[in-house]
Order: sequence, then structure tokens, then C-alpha cells
Amino acid sequence: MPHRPDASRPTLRQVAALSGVSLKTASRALNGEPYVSAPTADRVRAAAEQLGFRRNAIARDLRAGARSPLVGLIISDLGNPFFSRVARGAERRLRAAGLQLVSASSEEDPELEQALIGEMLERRVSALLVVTSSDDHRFLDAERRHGLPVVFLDREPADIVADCVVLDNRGGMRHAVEHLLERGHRRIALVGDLGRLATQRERAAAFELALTAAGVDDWSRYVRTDCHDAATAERAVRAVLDERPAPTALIATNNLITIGALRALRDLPERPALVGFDDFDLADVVGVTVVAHDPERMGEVGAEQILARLGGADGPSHRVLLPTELVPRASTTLDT
Amino acid sequence: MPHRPDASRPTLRQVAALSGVSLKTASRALNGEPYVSAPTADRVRAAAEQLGFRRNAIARDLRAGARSPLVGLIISDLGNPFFSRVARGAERRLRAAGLQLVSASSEEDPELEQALIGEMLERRVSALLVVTSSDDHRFLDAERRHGLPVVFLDREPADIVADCVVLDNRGGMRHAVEHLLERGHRRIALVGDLGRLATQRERAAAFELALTAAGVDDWSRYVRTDCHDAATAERAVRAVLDERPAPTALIATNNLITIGALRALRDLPERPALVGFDDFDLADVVGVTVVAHDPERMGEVGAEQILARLGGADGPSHRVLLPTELVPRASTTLDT
DNA sequence: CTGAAAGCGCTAACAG
DNA sequence: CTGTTAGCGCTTTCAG
Repeated sequence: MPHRPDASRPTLRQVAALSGVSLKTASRALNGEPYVSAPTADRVRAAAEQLGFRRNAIARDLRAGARSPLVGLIISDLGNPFFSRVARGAERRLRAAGLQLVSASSEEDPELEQALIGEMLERRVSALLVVTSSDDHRFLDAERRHGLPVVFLDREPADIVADCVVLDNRGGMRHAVEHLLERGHRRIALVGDLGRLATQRERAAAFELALTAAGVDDWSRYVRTDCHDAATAERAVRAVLDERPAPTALIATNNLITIGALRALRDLPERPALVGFDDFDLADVVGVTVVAHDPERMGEVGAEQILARLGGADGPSHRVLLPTELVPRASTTLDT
Repeated sequence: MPHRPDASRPTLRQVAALSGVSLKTASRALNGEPYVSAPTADRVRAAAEQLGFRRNAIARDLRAGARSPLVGLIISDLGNPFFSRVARGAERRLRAAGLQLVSASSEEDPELEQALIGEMLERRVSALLVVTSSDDHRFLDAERRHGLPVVFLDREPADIVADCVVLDNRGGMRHAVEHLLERGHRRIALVGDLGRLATQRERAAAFELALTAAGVDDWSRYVRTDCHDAATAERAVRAVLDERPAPTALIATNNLITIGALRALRDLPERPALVGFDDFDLADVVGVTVVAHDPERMGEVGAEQILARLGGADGPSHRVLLPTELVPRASTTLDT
């Protein structure tokens, strides 16, 4: 089918002309405003139908310097199930309020993140949800002061105070460590994501704290970080298992790392215990103990904060802490 | 942080005023157009910076009846890893061409799908990528004729001829069946998705064909369809395994169904062989034979077709068939 | 190199 | 109930 570059679409003016009314009357009829007689409205609607008219939202949004009914979501990677679920939750909640989600992946690159946010600001999105990879949020703060609701998801900014929805990373990690300590493990390895991510730092700090509190002080030799995909994690796990004495248990700080760990452990005759942060689709089937939480809920709560701000809520910044739950499964309850 | 409803943003006019030039000169400077002296340009840029100016893309796009640089993607569920990967692939390819992806979930509801498409058309997206849940595409066809590039992903429309990118569903299913037949299976169960989906119908048809060709003719008693989530699939699998004589093998027609099947099979003393359509994250670890393919590639190829059409390509509709590959793993190669 | 005028398609005011 | 006028913020003519 040939693509005709600009087969011009009918405008409201043409609909008005065809139905023999003024522009404004046509506008009123199609927007279901009051003060249009039923027959007139019908005539206009018929004309619109006949011409295949579609209101031009660009023009509509421009009117009165209005913002568009779009809400931007910046995530590190749409392909990661954790983030795609966050997106789904946000989309659902926003749609119910008549807003539409526009998401973009920053690929964990602060510069790309800034560029994407810039594009969204130009598009005059009504609000922004951001899983930040950056540590400099001054320019966003300026936008916020300009009246743009911004909610940080999953990763709390260190340099500004803002609305955010984060997981109970410390509590989750503490439970994971205690769970292993209770089962007699003392040599516990930690395989983690990029050290510059807030979530990662919190989880690592809680790991250290819990072990130190239990009197374990050579924990640091079993720590590996900066694994940002399953393949890197798989190698890191193999490496840390080569330490002597070998760790008897392993904590993976997110879903991707857990997958890498499972690959590394697959063919081992004697597997260390494993706890993964983030629940995932087959965790129950594979029998992996996890620190579970609800990614969709994160998106929903973020969307709700946005809606509250758009509705005029004026209070101080609000920080929502989402709970985590340790789900014990075979990877820590069976002896290998 | 208080949300000031319309703390008006600076406009180009204000930038021009501050830098003492005309509107048009400011516009030229900020858009890097030629014919602006370097010092003038610098002055304008400084003023823009100082005011925190951001070009208003709504106004820009309106000018010249232009379309927005947005491309719409309609998928059934952003939360499904298959579709989120398709989205990622499309996003990446489009972004490289300066376009931005806007995705929305139709939740497999034809009416919602149509509403979402309508919104995108109003927003004047440059093109549309759609995983359709509907069987009526006349209105989309009208838009196509109006000059809007539309590419169907994963599911080919039955009622119109259009650009599309689909999997080799028949080939994939045939290989799955043959793989099982070669291993001596004759009683093969099929657990499938909603019967109204094109992919599902193709896969089911190929299943029937391959079995009939092999002389198996009581295949239909082992077929269960309309499972659209893991929980339903799990129940369907349990039910079909209760048939007597029981099936010795099972084919799950997509990733969600495979997950449900794995849950159903988990505690069985004697597991039937299993082949799943769609590869998934832990298929290797769990050892599930799958009909694999590349969802990101689907998104990329779709995006490329869009770009070609936007670039003026004028040929007839193009149908791209993406290959599938049978990846044998323990679920069909080990005897239980 | 720079500026003034016109207008994209629509809706908010204000008349009739 | 309906029509006219103005203008959102920007870019495109077309003159300086």
C-alpha cells in the first residue's frame, strides 16, 4: 500500500462547512459540550464520520499553553521484566485517569536519560516518572519548581528531596541475610549490580550491617559487584565460588543476577544456598528463595502520586516505602 | 514540593526579547539553522539557558500540519516479556532514526485496541505498529490509505492486506511435533491460547497437519485451548493429563502457557515430554525444549518497515516471516 | 544575515 | 442555542 506522505486529513473547518455550521458549533458538537441542538449535533457527527475526521490533538493541546495528557516514564530497560511490570502498573493507573504513558529506556546511561527527559519536557508531558541512573538531578529539580510533578521510582535521588516510591531494600536484605544465618551459613557471598545505583548501595550496606551484627567480619572477600547482566553475573558467581574457604551461600541482588547465578550453579555437584532479590516467573518452579515485592504496585503508587500532584496536592515531598517479603523455597531449605 | 498548576514556562518570544533579537532569529539560533551570526547565536543561547527555555514541541508540530515524531505501538500486554522485548527492539531502532515510541496495552480487548489507536491517531503519530486482538481492520485500512504507515506485528490481519512481521508459526509447530514424533511420542497434547488469535490458529493448524500426516488421528482429544494466563494453563494441563490413555508429551503454544505447564508438571512422578513455543529466561536452566525466536528482532524489523514507508517506499505490502528454531533440551531428550 | 507578517487547527471568550 | 474574534508558540514565507 503506497504511503502518501501528507494526504491531508480533514480539519474541523471542513466538517463545519459540510454540515453548514460554524467552526465553534462543530467543535461543541464533537466534544459533547452542552448548548448544541440534537439535530445539529447529529448532522455534525455525520459529516465528521463521512470525512473520516479525527480531532487534531496537537492543535488542541497547544490551545491555552496546555500540557499534553502524556506522562513520561524513564526506565533503564523496557526489556527487563521488573521495569516492564512497573510500566504496566503505571500505565493502568494513569489510563484510568485519562492519561497516557510514554516510556523510554535510558539504558542506564545518565546522558541518554537527560536527553530523554529533555524530549519529554519539550513534548510538554504533564508529569514524569523516573527510574534514574544519574546522580545529578538539579535540572529536574528546576522543572519541578516550574510546576512539573516528578516522581522517582525504585531509586531515590541522593541530591534532592522529591516524591519517590522505593522498596524496603534494607529490610529485604536484612531478612535475606538473617534467613541464611539462621540456617547456619557464615560465609555468604553477595553478587551485585552497578555500585553507583542507589538500590545496589542500600542492599550492599544492609548486607554488611547484618553480617557485622552477627559477628561475621570477613564478609568483604565474598562480595562481587558491577554485574549488570546475567552473563557477567554468571562469571562473577563462578569466581566467588572459587574463593577458599568457599562460601556456603549466595545472595543475588536482583532478578538478572539471580538468573546468571542459576546458570553458574546448574552443573555444580554441591550447590551453595541461594537467595535472590526480586521475584521472577519461574522462581517457584526452580525453587529459589527470594526477597519478593510487587513491581506493578510500584508503578501504580507512582502514578497515584502523580495524580495527586496534578490534582493540586501541595504537601511536602512524599516517600513511599514498598514492603518486601522473604519467600523461602528449596534453594535455602533443602540441604544439597 | 508544591505543584504550581501552570507556572508558565518561558516562550521563544521571551528569549528573543531578552537577547534583543526577533522571534525568528531566536528560532534560527536555537535550531542551529544557518544564516545567524555566531555572536548573535551565542547571545540567544545564553538567554535561553538563563530562562530555562525549552522549545514547545506541541507548537512546533502543529506548524505545517506536521505529524508528531511519535510512533504508536499497540500490544496486548506490556507486562508479558515477549511483548516488552518487541517494544524494546522497536524503541531502539526508532530512536536511532529520531522517532519516539509510545506504547499502550490493549489487554486483548478489540474495543480498547480501537480506542487506543484512535487516541494515537488524534495525537498524529507518524506511524503505527500493532499487535492486533481484533478481526476488523477496515478503519485502520482507511487510515493507511490516508497515508499512515501501519505495520502489523506477530498477528497478521485476516481481512486486509498490509505490511506485517510474523513468526514462522507453522514451521515452528511442525518442528516441535516432528521432534516429538521422532522420539516415539504418539499421544501429544496441545495447550493453547485464545482461539481467536491468528498465531494460535496457525499453530493449532500446523499441529493438526503434522499429526495427521504422521497417521495420528485421535489428536483432538488432547487439545485444550483458550488459556490466556499461566493459571488457566496450569489447570488445563492437569486436566489433559487425566485423559486415558494419558498423553506422553505436551506442547505449550506460548511462554505463559509453558510456565503454567511447568507448574502443573512440577510434582508429577512421571512427567510427559514438554515443548514450549517461545524461548524464555530460564528455559536453559529448567531444561525446557522450546521453539525459539527473537522478539526484539520482530520489533526492529517492524520499525524498519515503518522507516522505509516514512522514507517514501511505495511498493506493495510486505510480509516478513521471522524464523524459529527448535532448541532441544532435557524436557524432550531425557527419559523420565 | 535579520525581521515582520501570516497561519498551522483548535478552543475560550464573548457577543448575537 | 449559535457565530465571530482572538490567539496558544512556533516556523515558514517573503521582504529588508
